[in-house]
Amino acid sequence: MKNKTYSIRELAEEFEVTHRAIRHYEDVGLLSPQRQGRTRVYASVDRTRLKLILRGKRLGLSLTESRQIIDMYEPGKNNRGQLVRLMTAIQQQREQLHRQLSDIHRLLLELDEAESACRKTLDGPTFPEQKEPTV
Amino acid sequence: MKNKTYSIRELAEEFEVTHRAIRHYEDVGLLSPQRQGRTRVYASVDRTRLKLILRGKRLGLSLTESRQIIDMYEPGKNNRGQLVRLMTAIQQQREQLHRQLSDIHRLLLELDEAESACRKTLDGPTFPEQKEPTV
DNA sequence: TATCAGGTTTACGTGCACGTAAACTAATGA
DNA sequence: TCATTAGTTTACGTGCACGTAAACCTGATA
Repeated sequence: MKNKTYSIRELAEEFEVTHRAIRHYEDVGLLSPQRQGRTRVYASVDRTRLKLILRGKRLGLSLTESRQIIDMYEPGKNNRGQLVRLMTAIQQQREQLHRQLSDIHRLLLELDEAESACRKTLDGPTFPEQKEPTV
Repeated sequence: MKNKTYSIRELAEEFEVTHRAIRHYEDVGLLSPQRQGRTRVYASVDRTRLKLILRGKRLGLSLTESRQIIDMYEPGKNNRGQLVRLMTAIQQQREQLHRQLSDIHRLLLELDEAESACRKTLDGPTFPEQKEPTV
């Protein structure tokens, strides 16, 4: 059943964010849950959007940038001009992600080097106090 | 010659940041260029650090986080305890980067879908007005 | 000699993403 | 009935990463 709903507390706990943050995302128009009286009721679509927002944050995106990406997933009744701009935006986003990919790969390589430098120092330049067999 | 030096203006232009930003990185202790009188003179080591800072920014790191990573590259006279903690930090950083990697791969896939949805709409549900050969 | 261009310090201002009270409401159970 | 447990609104506060004056210095050039 995709009809499950969530309280703000549930989402906050599941994704380890504060209720304040979730309400803030609503303030800036990134979420718009249903209401039962005044109480917010989040559907699975809201949960998905929240997940996308948080993934954006992990990638260093601002909320505005995240919104742009999320909006990409819901073309719908856009006209031709909008769709063309959307595809441009998609391409730009792709390029930025590729830059991030190469940044990450470089950083991972550097971490390897940093770690082996550490090991070298830890094993000591003292003298090669050989390999007690690990058994 | 690695002995080339740079003015703040040169670095700012090369990396497309403001002089204000560069001075800010100095304020928080991420850069410490030499001086000729009061004028800052950046050596290639400073330029490298700046490059690392900006890469960190592209990956969504705070300046504090970037500093931690940059410090990883200069063990030097650390004692055993520090080195062990450093290796832990390296490992954590690695794990975070791997999370980013999978986030990015997922996002790229979704962009593919979003784009083909666009194309589908643009080519129109009208009728397949076929392929004028691209020549 | 005057006036730039390029650099400097000092310090207050700003946008973003929330944090943190404070005071209120509505349903629930002892 | 009264307190407890979620949830709510309103609104000011905060940390970060700079932006933006304003006022100053200094060497080179017209």
